[in-house]
Amino acid sequence: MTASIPDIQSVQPCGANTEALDRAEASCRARGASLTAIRREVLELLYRSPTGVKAYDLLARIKEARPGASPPTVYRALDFLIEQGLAHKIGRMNLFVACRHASHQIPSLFLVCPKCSGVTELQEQSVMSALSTSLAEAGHRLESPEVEISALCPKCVSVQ
Amino acid sequence: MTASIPDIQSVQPCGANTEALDRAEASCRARGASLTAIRREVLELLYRSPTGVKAYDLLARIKEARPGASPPTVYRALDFLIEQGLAHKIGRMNLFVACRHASHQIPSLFLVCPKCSGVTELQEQSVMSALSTSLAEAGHRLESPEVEISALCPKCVSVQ
DNA sequence: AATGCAATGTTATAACATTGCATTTGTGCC
DNA sequence: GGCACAAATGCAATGTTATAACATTGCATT
Ligand SMILES: [Zn+2]
Ligand SMILES: [Zn+2]
Ligand SMILES: [Zn+2]
Ligand SMILES: [Zn+2]
Repeated sequence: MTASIPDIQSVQPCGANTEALDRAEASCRARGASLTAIRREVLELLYRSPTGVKAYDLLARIKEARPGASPPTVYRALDFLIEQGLAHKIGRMNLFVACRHASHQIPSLFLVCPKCSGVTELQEQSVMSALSTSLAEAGHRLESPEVEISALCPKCVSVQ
Repeated sequence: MTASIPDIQSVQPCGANTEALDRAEASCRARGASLTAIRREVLELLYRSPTGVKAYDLLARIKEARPGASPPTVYRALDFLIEQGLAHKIGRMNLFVACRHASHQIPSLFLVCPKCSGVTELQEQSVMSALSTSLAEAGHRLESPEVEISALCPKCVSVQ
């Protein structure tokens, strides 16, 4: 008998990120981890929320397909995705976003707009090298692939 | 009648930050705001916690002197202090720290150590100008005086 | 069949933060 | 002093975010 659990893909029209999901799945497998159905569904929801999404909103949407889902369901999936470098958490907003980059050899800047809460992920080699040099001089060492910054987005800059 | 509320100063020996508190009070007054007793006590606790403190730990300590204190008591004080530039919130850790700087014409870097959770506030003109230039090129504008970064502190770097 | 193990399910609770409204306190004015 | 007004505080309830603790499932190995 073929599975007929109504999957999240079928609820919404599109699926332009099937490719990205497949790539993510492959890269997990390459590291010996597995992008299970739940994790894949969470990642897909992240892909559909370019400006980030809150854990409990995620939970609400996951519940449409999996009524039994609970907070640990989504937090575990998010932890996994973050470990695998497929997602990031924006601390100050309790917001989760999919990573748009292939790898994090260069750390990313996350520009969080204080007006509209939009999140933009930016990779800037020059800034990052200046940063890690300064930190090194002060005896610190850059550790995470994420640097959060409050910055007005272009839209909000032009409005005001 | 003179006030004789047991104030927090008298509980602990020292008071080396009376100066800083007085300066803070003056700068509030200069802006037409007032550093009331509660706010001053919270700020003092922040001064005594160089690596940051959680809101509910703060609450517990405030309660020693003011048994009636409740979450809004400390969150309101923290909001005030942050507005006045006297404190910062470290989003990813839900940690509050006193600001060590006289003013925020230059935004600060907050180095949050992922090992020991210590927080160091650093002002680096060169990094910050590189940063705001790059952001401007991308159409964004640096907005807040706070940039959080995960970076191992010198102590944790040397240990491992 | 028994064991091991990763993932998931389930329930409860911890930890963090805000809202709404009543009361008190401070401040300028008469 | 007495009054009006705004700012600050007290207080209870609630909202939001995250984890702890324990049970179960499914599949691979012995
Ligand atoms: Zn990324
Ligand atoms: Zn914006
Ligand atoms: Zn500061
Ligand atoms: Zn450290």
